[in-house]
Amino acid sequence: MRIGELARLTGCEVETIRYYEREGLLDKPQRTLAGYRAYRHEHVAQLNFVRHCRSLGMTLAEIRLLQDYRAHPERTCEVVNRLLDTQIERVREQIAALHLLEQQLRALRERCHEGHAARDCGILQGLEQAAEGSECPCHGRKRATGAEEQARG
Amino acid sequence: MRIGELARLTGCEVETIRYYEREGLLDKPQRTLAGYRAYRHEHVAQLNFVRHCRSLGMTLAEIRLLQDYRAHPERTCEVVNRLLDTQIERVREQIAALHLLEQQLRALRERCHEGHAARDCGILQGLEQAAEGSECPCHGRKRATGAEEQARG
DNA sequence: TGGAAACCCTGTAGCAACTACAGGGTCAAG
DNA sequence: CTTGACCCTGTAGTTGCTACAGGGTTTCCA
Repeated sequence: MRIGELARLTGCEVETIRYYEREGLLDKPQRTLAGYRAYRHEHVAQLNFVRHCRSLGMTLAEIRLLQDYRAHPERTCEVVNRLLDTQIERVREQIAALHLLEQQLRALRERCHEGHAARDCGILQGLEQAAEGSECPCHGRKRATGAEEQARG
Repeated sequence: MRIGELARLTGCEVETIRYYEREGLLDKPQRTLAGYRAYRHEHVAQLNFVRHCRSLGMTLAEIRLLQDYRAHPERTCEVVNRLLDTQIERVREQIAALHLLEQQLRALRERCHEGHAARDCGILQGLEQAAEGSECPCHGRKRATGAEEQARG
């Protein structure tokens, strides 16, 4: 099958498939005489593996590592377990940071309800006070929440 | 004050300050004879404002927009309110996606407890089954959860 | 048979929000 | 007078894609 069909089968964009190949996440397929990539069934499974891992929030480097373990089944899977633990911890931290963030945003939103002049807007005032006062620890020194790291990629 | 002190006062890296200036988020300061940036108290407040907004997950474009409203207090703050609403909605969606993700990761982690050979690792098996089976909707077609979008920038 | 649409190729540049140099100049202390 | 800490500009890297530009190929329909 050609790249377009692989894309349709996996729900992955053509450009992304070529990107994964460049990054060594997808084996290089054979080529037709015209230079087209010719994929086989294994490629579908391999690409699905990558997409599944990505949907679990893993980085491409981590996925490469997992593929390494698929290729060497005699090694212990210690590292795989660590990877999952790290991943779960990461997600937990993100959730906690986002909960905090939501509270802050809601508190800020509470300060303005109807459309009026920006000079009287409680939200803008709130943002300015937070910036000027030193009693706002949310963005100072070494980041406290880490909220800014994931709150938008 | 010079850029290093501003960095210390705001907990923001020197390179980031210069980056914000280039991006138009921080007013260009005067220069000393040697060409060094000379900041004043207003710059501290301005930079804190930016950092605070960033810690609330806003993009640089959104912060520029807010600064625009600070500069034009006669406008209505309708847009500011919309921005906050969007932001809150964004955070809520991210939290939901991450909860789902955590469940999936925990289920996967359950499949392997002690270090043994990778060939017998329930986690790797789980990942492969998910990739091969068509009954796994988490990464197929048009993305269902959107988890991959924020689960690591 | 011809021509248009749909597909494929490589290579490069863009996105966001920084971060990290390289290769210089300046300044204060000892 | 030299060492080290600081500052400058400019450019390239990061992550995981996405979007061209500027070509070639294949397929379908008339």
